[in-house]
Formats: sequence, C-alpha cells, structure tokens
Amino acid sequence: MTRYLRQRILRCVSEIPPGQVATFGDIAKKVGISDARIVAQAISGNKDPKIPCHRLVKFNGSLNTNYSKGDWRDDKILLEQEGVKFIDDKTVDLKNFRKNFNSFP
DNA sequence: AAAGTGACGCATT
DNA sequence: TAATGCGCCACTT
Repeated sequence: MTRYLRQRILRCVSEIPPGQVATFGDIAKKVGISDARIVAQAISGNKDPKIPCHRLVKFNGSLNTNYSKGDWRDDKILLEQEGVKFIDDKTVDLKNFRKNFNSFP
C-alpha cells in the first residue's frame, strides 16, 4: 500500500486544476489518511515535473519554502499566472481558489 | 526492529 | 496578530 499511497497522493495533486489550490490536509483526506505530513513527504523529492506541487499550500493558504524550486516566489509566480489571487505576499486566497475536494471515494 | 524525521494542522498562549 | 507547542502517521535509515 505504501508506494501506492504515494502514487495516489501524487495523482491527487496532479488532478488539481490550474487556477486552484489545495492544502496538504485536503489531499490527505482525499486519499483517506489523516496526516498532512504524509502528503508532504510523498511529494518531497519527487522529480516528476507533471506534479504541480506549487498548487499545494499550507492549511491557511500561506506558501511554504519550496524545496524543489527554491522558494515560494516561484510558486507565487506560477499561481498568479494561473489566475490565483493573493491576499498577501505569500498567502493565496484560499476562500475563493481552494479546490472542492469531496470526501474520498 | 527501533528511532528519527518531516514541503503539516490546529489549539492555545 | 504572531509565536509556540503538541499531535499525528507513514517513510527512511
């Protein structure tokens, strides 16, 4: 299950449509786990460019220091290009751009 | 097998 | 409003 779990997480992340964001916790719940850190670990060190890790933000919408790219600025630029609005320099407008994750299947 | 670790979440101080 | 502390679960060594 372990590797599948990671694959599942990565898949969920890749399913986040452009212009929307999701929190680690959302993804976690979506795949049926209760710990956001698992999600963080799953995407950490991932070298698949198809995974839009920049659409993952913290629970409050703040960007994190992106360990893959450098820092949150890169993510901010990407997100802004996709249409996501920021309410703060490093905080996305979760209220309006958070993806609706229905309960996991 | 056990201990250490983390790109978090959340309540409380 | 910002900062601190604890919990949580699977992964890595």
